[in-house]
Parts: sequence; C-alpha cells; structure tokens
Amino acid sequence: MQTWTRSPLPILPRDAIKVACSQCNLHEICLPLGLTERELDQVDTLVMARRTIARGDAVFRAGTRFSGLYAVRSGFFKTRSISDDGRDHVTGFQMAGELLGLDGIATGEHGCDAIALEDSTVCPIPYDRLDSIAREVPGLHLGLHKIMSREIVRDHAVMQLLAGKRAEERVAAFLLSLSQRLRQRGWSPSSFLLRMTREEIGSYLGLTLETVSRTFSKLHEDGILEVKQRQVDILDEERLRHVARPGAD
Amino acid sequence: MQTWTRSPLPILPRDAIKVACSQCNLHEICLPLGLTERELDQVDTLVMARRTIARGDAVFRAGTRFSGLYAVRSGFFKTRSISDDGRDHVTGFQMAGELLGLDGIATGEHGCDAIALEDSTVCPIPYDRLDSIAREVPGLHLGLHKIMSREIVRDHAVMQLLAGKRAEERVAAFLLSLSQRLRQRGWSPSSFLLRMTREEIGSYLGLTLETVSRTFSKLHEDGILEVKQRQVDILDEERLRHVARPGAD
DNA sequence: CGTCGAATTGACTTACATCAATGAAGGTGG
DNA sequence: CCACCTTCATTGATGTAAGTCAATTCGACG
Repeated sequence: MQTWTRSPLPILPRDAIKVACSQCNLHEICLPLGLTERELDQVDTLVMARRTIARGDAVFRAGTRFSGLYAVRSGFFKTRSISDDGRDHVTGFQMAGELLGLDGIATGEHGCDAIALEDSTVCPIPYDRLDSIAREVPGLHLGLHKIMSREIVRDHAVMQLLAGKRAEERVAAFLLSLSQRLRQRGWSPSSFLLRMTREEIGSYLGLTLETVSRTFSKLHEDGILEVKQRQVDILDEERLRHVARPGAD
Repeated sequence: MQTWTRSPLPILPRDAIKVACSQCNLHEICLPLGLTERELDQVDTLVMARRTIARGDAVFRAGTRFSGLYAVRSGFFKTRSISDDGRDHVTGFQMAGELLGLDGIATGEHGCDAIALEDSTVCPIPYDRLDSIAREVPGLHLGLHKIMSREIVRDHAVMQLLAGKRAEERVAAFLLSLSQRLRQRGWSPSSFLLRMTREEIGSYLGLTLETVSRTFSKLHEDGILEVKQRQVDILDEERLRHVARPGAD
C-alpha cells in the first residue's frame, strides 16, 4: 500500500524520499522556524531525503561518528545513554518537529542511542552543509541557537523535577509536558496513546516502573485520569496541574 | 591597592577594564577555543570590558532581558532558578572560562539568576555583535555550538545522576567533576576550597543539606577525603571514582 | 489456545527526609 | 581584643516515600 514511498529515484536508498522544508507542515516548529520564503528555498537544498526507521531501530547509536542532526518528521523516539556504571537511562522523548543528535556536536560522536518507539521517519541534516548554508541564511544560526538553548532550558526543568519533586508530581508534570507538545502539533492534548513502557517513563523520571504504575492508578482513583494500559485520557487538566505544582497557590 | 584597575578610561563604568581575548590565558577553554591568531584579532573587538561582581551579587536575574552571554573571567558562580511551585533550585556552578546565560537565547529572557559565590569578574559578550562577527569568523559559530552541545551533554549527565544514583554516588561524582575542572585550569585537583554551602550542593544534587554533610563525614571516615568545613582534600581519588560508579567493574 | 512481555497490585525494606539540638567560624561593634 | 550574633555545619532520633521482591493479570500475537 505504501510502495509509492519506495524509491522512485533508484540512486537513493530504498526508503528515502526527496522532500522540501518549504513544503513541510512542520516548518513552523522545526529548524527553519521564522525564516522567510526566500530563505526557506535555500534551506530546501539541505534536506535531501527522508529516512524511515522501523520501531525498535536506531537512527544512530552512542559512540558512532556525528555527521549531522535528524529532524523527526513523523513518529516517536526515545534517546537513551548508558552511564559510566553500566545502567542505562532515558534522557528524553522526541516527537515530530524536534531534533535528534544535538549532543553530538560537542565531541563529534553521538552521546546516546536514538531509538524509534514506533515506525517513524526522520530528515537527516548534514552538519557541515547546515553550517555553510547558514552563512547565507543568518536566521538559520539564530534558529539553531534557539533550539539548543531551548533544549538546555528543558533539561534544567527536568533537573529541577528530578531534584525536587515527588513521584506524583513528576508523573503529572510528565503527562502535562506530553499533552502540551501534542496540542502544539494539532493532536488531542487530552486523549492519547503512550508510546513508551512504564519502565522507560520510570527511567526518564528517576522512578521504578512499579512506582510509575502505582502513580497512574492513584491519579485514576482520584478521578484525574483514565488510564488503560497505554491509553491515557486526561479528565481534569486543572487538577493535574495542581498535582504537578503543589504549594503554588 | 587595586585602584589601578579602576577606569583609566573615564567613559567606561568604574569597574570596567578593556581586555582582549587574544591576551587572555583562558582562550583555550573559553569561547574563542580553536581559532587562529587572525580570527582572534577579530574577536578581540567583541569583548570591550570586564565587569566585576561582588560576592552575593547577580550578573543577571531570571526574567530580565537577554542581551548576551557572560564569560567567567575569574571567580565562581552558581545559577539558580525558581521553579513553578516556588522552590528554588541550583542548576549549576560555573568557573573561569565557562559561559553564563546560554539558556536566555531561546526566549530572549534570562531563565535563571547568576550569583557570584566569591568576588568575580566576567566578560560581557553582546549576542548581536557575536552573531555578526561570527559571519566573518565561521569557527566562532562552531565554537558556540560546541559549547552549547557540551552544556547539553553535561546536563544529561546530571539528569542521569539525579535519576539513578544514590546520595554517596552523587556527592562523589560532584567532587570528581569539580576536581577535574580545577585540574583543567591548572589548580590543584585534590585540595581545594568549596565555594558553595552544603545547602547549595544539596539543591544541585537533589539532596538535603544534612545528607550532604553526612555523606562528607562518611567519605571522611572511610579515609577517602579530608573535609574540614569548606576545605576538601581528596586522599584517594581511585576509591572516590569507585564510589561514584559502583557496579562498574 | 498458549506464550510472552508489559502492567498491576501487595507485602516488606530502606535510603533519605524531617525535626531538633549542638558546635564551629567569621564578621561587627563596643 | 573580646563578646556577641549570625550563618553554616555536624550529628542524632524518628518518620515516610519510594524501592525491592514477588505474585497475578492483561493484551497482543503467533
């Protein structure tokens, strides 16, 4: 059924398809954010092809050479890294319009694995070409700076959450963050399917899978959520907000 | 005694002194990292003056307009932000050669307070000038990207630590990180004075000040550290490493 | 229908927080 | 110079949120 996505251009990999940022409905939240039409045309030469990633597969793995970033075109990812003592840790979840691989610029090697949690597509963005095109499109640098800066802000928020919040607050904040990002993309912010396991949520939030599960049950008992396996329905966003930030009024 | 640092140029603020990156002994770890002599000369026009910050004062505060970054020239800082629910949290400690303010690029507002923990000096780097100079010095963009990327990598390491490690491991990792950064700067990595309180360490590591104190005592009892108030002497770095990453070999 | 990974729930343990008292260091003013 | 105060650090006693271990249950898939 989807055979039309398969290489009309025999030179490219089978799963690649030519695509332009200017035509992409994500360009308002993705890298080309805030560029003019003219500038967008130049950026179009950047992203040559899409790559499809099957559920469970990696876009890149920790330790491999960094050659560029990947914009999530569709689907859902987790990034995970193995810590010095062998335990592994989920550092984030990424959805359409978000960038993978920012942590590789520093060292020239990817610092984590980027794993697809469902069948997904990404737009590879070669870093050297990005850099040279950005010389003619100054807004592109600003855009990238902003994206990296936003990542830092987000990480700080997560650090705050891990350092200071209790299990219930963490889980509530996590759900609200998902909800808000879904809303931005035009999907339902109150009814959605979790793409990750309880264990992956727990790893991200610094909790065990049992605690995550119990917390979902608790929020359910309290009438704030409907949870059935991976299906989540937020019944009372206001109270969920309240759970996430106790003490604030 | 230090009056010679005070404005030989009456136009500048009293505590400002003209300074060049090319003459700065920090340019190997600071922003101009990896630039040629020629390029450095151009960058010299960027940083016009130093600013001194008294202990306890802020370089900038959360919510104020972002106008640029600040390179720590000397001294020691903490960054702290107030979370949505009113508690405050230390997001990092910065020493000579490190940049303050990266999280402000995203929103155009500073996301945290940057407080001097001892009398310090910073080099203000106006963002718009940085951006325009970077057009002629491409390495500067790469440098900034690398610095931001490194910040992301570090934040992920902290997240890992907060999510997965126990008190003793956190404190050990914290001391090792300090030690390593001191070594990079040519100071003693094994004998140093902590610039922050137990409470600030605790806030950063997601622990109470009591737990931090107890953990120091424990490491002392085990013969790994000498700790007397703020003075720390690492007696056995190898074992400290071992405490920080249990289970690894 | 049986198998397997994921999720839920319960009983028990523990690492760390909380509460509280005491002790050192450093700065200020008489 | 010493007495005083404030801030920071240490140490102990007790409480609790979340981890651990273990048993079911649920759903998806072959």
